[in-house]
Order: sequence, then structure tokens, then C-alpha cells
Amino acid sequence: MARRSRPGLTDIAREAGVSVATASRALSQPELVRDDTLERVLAVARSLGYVPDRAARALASGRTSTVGVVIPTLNSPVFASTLQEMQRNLAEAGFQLLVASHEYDPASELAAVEKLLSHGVDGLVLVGGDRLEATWRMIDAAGVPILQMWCGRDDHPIVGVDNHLAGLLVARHLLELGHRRIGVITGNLRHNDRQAERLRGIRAALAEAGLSLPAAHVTEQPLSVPGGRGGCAVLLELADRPTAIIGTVDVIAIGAMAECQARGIRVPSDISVAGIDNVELAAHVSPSLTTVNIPSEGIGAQTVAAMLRQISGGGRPESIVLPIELVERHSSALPRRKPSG
Amino acid sequence: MARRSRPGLTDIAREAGVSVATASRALSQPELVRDDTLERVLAVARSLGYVPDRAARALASGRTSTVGVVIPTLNSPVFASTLQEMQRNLAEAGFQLLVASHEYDPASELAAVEKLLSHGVDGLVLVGGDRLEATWRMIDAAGVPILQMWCGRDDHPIVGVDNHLAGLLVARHLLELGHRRIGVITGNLRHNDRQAERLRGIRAALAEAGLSLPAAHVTEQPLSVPGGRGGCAVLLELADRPTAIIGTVDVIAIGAMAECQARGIRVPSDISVAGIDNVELAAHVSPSLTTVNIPSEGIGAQTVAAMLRQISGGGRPESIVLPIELVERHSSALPRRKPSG
DNA sequence: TTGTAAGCGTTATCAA
DNA sequence: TTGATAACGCTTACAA
Repeated sequence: MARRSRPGLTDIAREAGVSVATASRALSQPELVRDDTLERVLAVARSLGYVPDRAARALASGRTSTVGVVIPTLNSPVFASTLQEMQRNLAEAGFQLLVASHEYDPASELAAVEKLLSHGVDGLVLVGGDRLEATWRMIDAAGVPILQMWCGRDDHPIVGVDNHLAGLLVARHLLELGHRRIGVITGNLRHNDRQAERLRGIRAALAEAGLSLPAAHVTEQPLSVPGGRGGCAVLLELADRPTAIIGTVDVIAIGAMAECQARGIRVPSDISVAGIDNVELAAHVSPSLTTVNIPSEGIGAQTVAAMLRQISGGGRPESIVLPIELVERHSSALPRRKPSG
Repeated sequence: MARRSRPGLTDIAREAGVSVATASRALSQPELVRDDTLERVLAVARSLGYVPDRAARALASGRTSTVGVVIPTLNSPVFASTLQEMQRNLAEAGFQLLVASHEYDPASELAAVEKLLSHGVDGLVLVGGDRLEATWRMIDAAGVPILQMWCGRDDHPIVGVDNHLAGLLVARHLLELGHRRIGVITGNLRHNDRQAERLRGIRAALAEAGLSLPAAHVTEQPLSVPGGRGGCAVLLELADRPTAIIGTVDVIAIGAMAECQARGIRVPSDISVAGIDNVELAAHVSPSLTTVNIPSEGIGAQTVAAMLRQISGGGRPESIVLPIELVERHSSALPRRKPSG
């Protein structure tokens, strides 16, 4: 049986000499009660240290003032800043963020979604569009407002950026500098739409230039600095070593630079490196990293705004694509002139 | 009015030809129902796509299977990995993590705690021990199991590391190398126990060596790479420029190195730099960063374990101090020999 | 503007 | 091992 401890509406009502209904209204719909009553109730509530029981409120009202977000991992500067911004904006609106992560495992994503729905979230934010059919079914069945972040399936609204374009931009930049052999270090493509899209963008840019991307020039690695180092090592061993390397996320690109430097290969004079994301650190590594700016905080803010709009029943949910742009820094330069195919 | 949508226990009971009580037991205390009944109920539940309503469950049982954590910010590699680990461990035990952050503002911390309590969390995890008295009162009044992470007040259990020792270790290391003028870049000391403790440790090490730390050699900066750069710039301008710089967090130390390198000052030959935390990146910047390893994931795991123990009523809550150690890398070396005071 | 009272979906008590 | 039923604390028609 539940603890009988914290003061409840009943206590407030008694102390203030009103009914629970009035007490409830005073706290939730103050405009419905007369000023003096309101004040009296609020005073009592304060003096008793009243904290509403959200569970009861949720049960009675069907709303929880809660938004759930399911992300691949907390361990990423990009997601961290997006989340931080979401949390900030939601808190301002009196909402609480429920975070669940799944480490890129579709099955645990399903579990996470189920748990969040079971908590009665008023809205659900998902990252990416590639998930189990069972997960989609559960989401659609739940009938809660849903939003995809970063990218996703067209049949549900998306707040994010054009990842294809991001890949296109870096690749074009390197091509314009004169690079012809480009290596790519990417994350796992199987369950990561963003990586896959970015890679497709890179291929598209190469295609524009009449080039193709040999399978050997693409390596899948963990999305971490060591992953970038490992991927770089692989590319450097190639017979026709690339003159430029793209990390499909900055963290990987930074790892790649570290690996080059550890081997005495100079960036950008010996080899160019570029990333995507524009994490804070990118501007401060040396050489500073050429990358594509992805407005991760903007994505968080816009997602929250769109979600709150949906929750309050306002307007059709519509997709939002935020602008991105190339940030040219010092890790990319003309390829070394030397005889090559 | 609440939505009439998802199937509930009533539906299951009807379909399975049992009472709601039995249906409830089958799902929550399977050992109390006969095998064939159990199977029947579970089958129906599955076929109906039943998802329990946590709010109702919470209201009826007084438990939410939820643990709240209040952290300064999500935007920190250290907290991110701790959270990720907490989330993982809690999920395994069927719990959900509720995260709230307050950006080092005591007032919003109070608000965060209130919201979490209002959500009925079964346990509350806080970072640090420096908070408003009102916050402490609210926490104590709530009577939920509470745990402090990283460091905290002695009157409540703490899972963390000895931050004083952390400062002591780096400082001793530099002193042993022969450095006598040490500069320190730290975060805001006012509302950040960890930074303050670390700084005290540094002072203690200097005192051991008969030295003191002039106020001018300590600069408070934002806990970010640019913060580290700015702090470093300040220290480099000093008349008696330090021969070694300690960043009380790695992120700052990394920024400091970047600033040195941008100015053509070489690390470690011209100046030594060291940090505290041992974030993933520390091993991969160049030169690799000397630091103190703080087991951030271990802290998360231990915190969850201790919390679950408390929630299930097992044992006295006791503090846990995890071991830390110096990680000597390549950013620290003997000071340049040159005439000095 | 306020009060009365019927739920909200689940758990837990008590009997059967 | 199961069933009937009273909570749990709050919101919200509906009535006054």
C-alpha cells in the first residue's frame, strides 16, 4: 500500500476551508478561482510544502507533462548538446524529459519505446527512421504525438538536417581542392541512418566528378576517437592511399588526425582530413578541423517547439529541415603534388 | 478526461476469463498464480499488445520503478558516460532513469528536485553536496533514498572519488618533475564542489613542498575547451609565467594545450600541462594528456547498485570511494632549465 | 465561483 | 490459487 506521508490536496483543502476540487483548480487552473480563495489555497500549499503527485494527476487527467526521447547513446557530444537544449526548453514549459538510450540495438530500442509509452509520455521523440516494424506498430498504436530527430522516415514528421547534403558538402570541398582519392571512415551503417545518408552524399559528390568510391576506401568503425584512429590506420595501409579522409562524424575525424600525427603524417600537407558535425572541439584541435556545421542545439530547440505545438493540439506536425554549411578550417588543403593515377 | 484507448487489465481479465486481480498478479507476481492460468493471461496480454499504465501502478503501489538524477549539465563527457552507465544498469533492473540538469544554478536545482520528487521517483541521485538549504529540507522531508555522486556532504552517503586526492596527485607529479611555478585553470568554484576540492588538493601538494599558490596563478573559467584556452592565455601573460599548468578537468587542460600550440609554445618542452578525469580524448590528443583517471562509469554503476540496494530495503546506505590514479602521458615533462626565482 | 462525486488503471487486503 | 473490492491522489463533468 502506498506511503501516507506527503500532504495532499485533501490536506490543503481542509486547512484552507475549501473543497478538494477548488484546491485542485487553484493549483492547476488558477484563472477559475476567485482571487482571495486562490491566495488562501496557495498560501496553505506553500506552508505545507505541497508537491503534487504526478502519478495521480496523470491517472486522472491522462496527461503526464512528460516527453520521452529515445536516442542511440548519451555518450556523444552531439546528442548531449541536443538533449541539454531539449531539457532546457521543456523545463521552461513545465515538462520533464524522459531519456532512454539503446546503444544502436533495435531490440532495446523497442523495449525503450515500450517503457516510455508505459510511462504515459505525452509525446515521443525518436532518432532516425530505421527501426523494427514492431516498434513502428507500437508507436502508431499508442497514438501519441511523435517526432523524428536528425532524420527519419517520410511518413512521420522529421526535425533535422539533410545528412545527404552534409556528405555532399564535405566531399565537394575536397574534390574542389583537387583530391581524387578519398577515404571514408564511417560508423556502423546497418542501424544508423545518419551515417548511411552522409555516405550516400559523399558518393553523390564523387559521382558528380565522375568518380566512384571503391569499397576498400570505406571503413566502418565505432563512433569514437579510437574508432577514427583504427579506421585511419586501415586507410593508410591501402596501396593507393587516399589523399584525403572524411570522418562522417567529427569525433572520428579527430581520431583520424590523431592517428596521422602519431605516424608522423602531417595534416593537411601530407593528407587532408574533414569531418561532419562541428562539435566544439573541432575548432580547437590542431590543425583545426574542416567540417560541416550541424546545428545540434537548434535541432533540440525546434524539436521541442514542434512537439509542444503538437501536444497542445496546434497545427499539423510538419517536418523541419535546418540549414547546414561547410566550415572550412585548417585540416584540409590541396593534395600533395606527386605523380599519381 | 482520460483517453479510452489502450487495452487495460480489465480487458485482459475479460478475455482470459479471470478477475483483474489475477490478471494483475500474473503480470506482476507470476509466482502467485497457477501455471496454466499464468500462461493464458500472458498470452492474452501479448495478443492485445498490453502495456501497463505506470501512473496507475505508481498510484496504487506507491512505487514508480524510477530513479531521478540531478546533474549540473548533460554537456560533459564525464557526466555523459556516468549517465549512460546508470541508464544501462537501471534498465537492466527494470528501472527508468529520470534526468534533470540545472546548469550549476542552485535555484533550478531546487526546481529539478521538486519536479523529480513530484514524479514519485523511488530514489534520488544528486551530484555534489553544495546546495540550497531549502533543497536539503525538501529532500529530507520526501524521505526517499538519496545518494550523492562524485562528492557531497558527509551526512548523506556518497559514491565517488576523493577529489582532493586527485588534485594532490597531479600537483605532486608536476612538483616531482621539478616544477615550482604552477598555474591552475579551474571551473567556477562557488557552486562546484569538485573543482573546489581538486584545487584544495593542489594547494595541499604545494604546501607539502613548502610552496604556496598565488591568487594570480589560479583562474576560474567555463568548463569547456574555449574556457581552457582563455584561462591559459591569462596565465601565459603573467610576469612569472608558470612552467606547468593544471586544468582541473581534462576538457580545460585540452583547451590549454590548444592555446599553447596556437601561440607556438611547445608542450611539454616549453610548458607542461596536466588534467584530471581521463576522458577518452585525453589519450588521443597530441601530446597525449597526463591526467588522473576518474572511473566515471564505475561511479555510475556503483551508484545504481547502491541505490537499488537501498530501494529494496537492503542494508544501510554507505559511502563508496573509488580508487583513482595518476596517468602519466606526454604532456608533462621536466621544466626548461633557465634562470628563475 | 465553488462543491459533489464519479472515475482514471492498478495494487493489495481479505475472504473464499 | 483466485475473486471481490477498497484504496491511491487527483481531475473534471455536472450541479448548485
